[in-house]
Amino acid sequence: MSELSILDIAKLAGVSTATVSRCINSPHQVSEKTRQKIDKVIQETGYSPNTLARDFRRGKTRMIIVVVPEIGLEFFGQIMIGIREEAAKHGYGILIHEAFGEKDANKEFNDLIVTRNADGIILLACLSPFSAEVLSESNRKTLPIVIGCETLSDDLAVYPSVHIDNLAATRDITHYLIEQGHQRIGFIQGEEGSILTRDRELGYRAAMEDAGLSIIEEWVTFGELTNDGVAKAIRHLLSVPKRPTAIICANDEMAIAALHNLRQAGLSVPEDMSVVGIDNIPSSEISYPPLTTVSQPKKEIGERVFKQLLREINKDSDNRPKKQPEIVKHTLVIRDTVAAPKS
Amino acid sequence: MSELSILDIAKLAGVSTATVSRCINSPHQVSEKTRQKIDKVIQETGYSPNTLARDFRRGKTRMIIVVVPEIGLEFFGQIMIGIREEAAKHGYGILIHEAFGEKDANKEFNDLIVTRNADGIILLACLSPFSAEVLSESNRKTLPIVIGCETLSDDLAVYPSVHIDNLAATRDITHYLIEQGHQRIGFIQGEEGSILTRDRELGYRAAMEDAGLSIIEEWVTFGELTNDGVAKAIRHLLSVPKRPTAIICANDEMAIAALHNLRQAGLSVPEDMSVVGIDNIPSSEISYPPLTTVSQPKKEIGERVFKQLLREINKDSDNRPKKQPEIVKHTLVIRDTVAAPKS
DNA sequence: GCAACTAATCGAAACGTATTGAGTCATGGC
DNA sequence: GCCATGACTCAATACGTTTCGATTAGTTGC
Repeated sequence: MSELSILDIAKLAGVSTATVSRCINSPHQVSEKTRQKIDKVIQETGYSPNTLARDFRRGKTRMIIVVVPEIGLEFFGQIMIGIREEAAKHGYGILIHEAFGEKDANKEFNDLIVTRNADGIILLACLSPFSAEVLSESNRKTLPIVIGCETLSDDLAVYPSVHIDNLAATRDITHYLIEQGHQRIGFIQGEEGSILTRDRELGYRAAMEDAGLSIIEEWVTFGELTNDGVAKAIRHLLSVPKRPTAIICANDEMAIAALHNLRQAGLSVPEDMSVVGIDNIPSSEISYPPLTTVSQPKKEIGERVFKQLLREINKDSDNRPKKQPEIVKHTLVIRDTVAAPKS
Repeated sequence: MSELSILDIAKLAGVSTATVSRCINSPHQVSEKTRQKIDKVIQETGYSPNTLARDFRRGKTRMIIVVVPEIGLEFFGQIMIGIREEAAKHGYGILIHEAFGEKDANKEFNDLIVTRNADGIILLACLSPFSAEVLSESNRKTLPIVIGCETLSDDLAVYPSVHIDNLAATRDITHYLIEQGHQRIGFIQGEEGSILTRDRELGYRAAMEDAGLSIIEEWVTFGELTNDGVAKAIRHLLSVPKRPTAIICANDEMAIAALHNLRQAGLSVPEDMSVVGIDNIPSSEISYPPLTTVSQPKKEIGERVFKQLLREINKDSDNRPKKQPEIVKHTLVIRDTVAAPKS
């Protein structure tokens, strides 16, 4: 039952392969009569073109790949909404690749395979070794790439990107805490090493400095996206001599885990401790208490990032000027996890 | 700067394309000397084989596609862990496809493209029109398919699958509630139409019947995976004449949303209302209160489902006997959302 | 030193499609 | 009746690999 080819169809219909091909791809170029004949054969045989061969011949796949750190994170699910909508509008298919940190054994293998099968790549996880590979790889090739949500280090800022102003976002929410009367504010970092993480820390420090508050270095600590990681961070923050009265988490997932761990420690939020996150994922709305956070326009980011990619794909590849990152607006969303500190 | 081909490398190294090809794919077959020569050229030119051409020639991609209903759902993130690990072990790459309900506009387009570029497919979302298409399509083609987490209707049960015994799982947790003294138990369904949903409802009904308890039909209602959907369901359940004292949610996401909505309504869990979920996603551990639920061995499911797929891929395609679904063990995990009903 | 083998390499063919330049046919204008 | 036109169609080719059968070089055994 071997797969049948366009040649089989051509023979059955008594025409050449060229005609069959045109009948499929630009039907208006073939006469009514032969088109019916061919369509009938296709119908009967259940033929469908071999995508591998077609893509090979065409040199493009009409597929894009979006690289996320990990499936199962709400935040990226929200970004996908925008990407998906926009991609559908332009007839592009989406495939998602989980980068998943260091743990990806045969990275080199994956890299090449994945890379080439797509017309373009959206990177939502620049830190992973996979992404690093993609980025360096693409210096030689000409594979359209756009970065979403994150910033790259300056030397790699050749790629278009769209994200919020992470520094300002964190500055704003830190400022909000200060406004509420907090002076000792802790900070739980996200993944070590990314610019995003650096910017968010910078925003925190900037706001503190603006307010003339000094930071005890033990207040800033690293978390992880697991409950255990956050638990450790919370334990640490609760143990330092001048314990903070508020904690900023670099993202909502960690903030929600923080809420849990503070409860475990017998503290009430916001009475005994204020907590804020960043991102405004759906869960932050239904956490206990509902989380005060800063919102990223996630769907909009998705849309814009795809539009950028499309621009890259359609551009003649000669001159690719260094792009300014596209900055979208963040907004503070105030819910129930912040109160004035007990005096 | 056109991409260079294997022929260019061959010329530069002064050998034939065949030798270059072997040098890349089975280096041990080529002599030390020429291998070094070729490697050097490859190094210098930065050549890497055109995947499109390679896959086309080989007729396989060493890629599998896993279809999930939607990115951003923790449950599937957990399943992926197992799949990923097992796939890496066998040198397979993974691409993820979001099926995403009815909203996928140009479905037909996606179908064919996606389908053919993979050596096999893992379906974790049988309900979507995409999946339906894949399934029917594959009757003609020979594309290995394995189903995870869900069951198919009997007539489609030609495909191997691995999942828990959903009926038993729900029966068990319902039984647990009854043991705690509940007699009026509500049930919030998952997505309408899947066998999984049917089985879970059946389990609920079976346990009630076993205990000699009758069900008021208003106790069973449909939810959605959004907070709004659950809010509506909760509102409904709170308004029925003989209000339930416990609520079973068809999955943890809905259960966690239920916790929030009950709080909103001024009810305490578990004092005023008991709540349970199914799946045991990570968030259920840190919800407030921590959720009583039944655990699926998610990583194990992922591993097994990939192993099954591999078996299908390597099988000679003639005789594909109807497979018994592979059933994995569920376990009750008791946390803090269940208490005896107030009398 | 010759036959017999093995290891390494080569040239050529194949995979299934899209496309191009050339050709066929019918039509209509003169 | 002939030529030009345009609409269709065809045969052949290219895409970049991998692989097969054949050839050559190198080694061993006698």
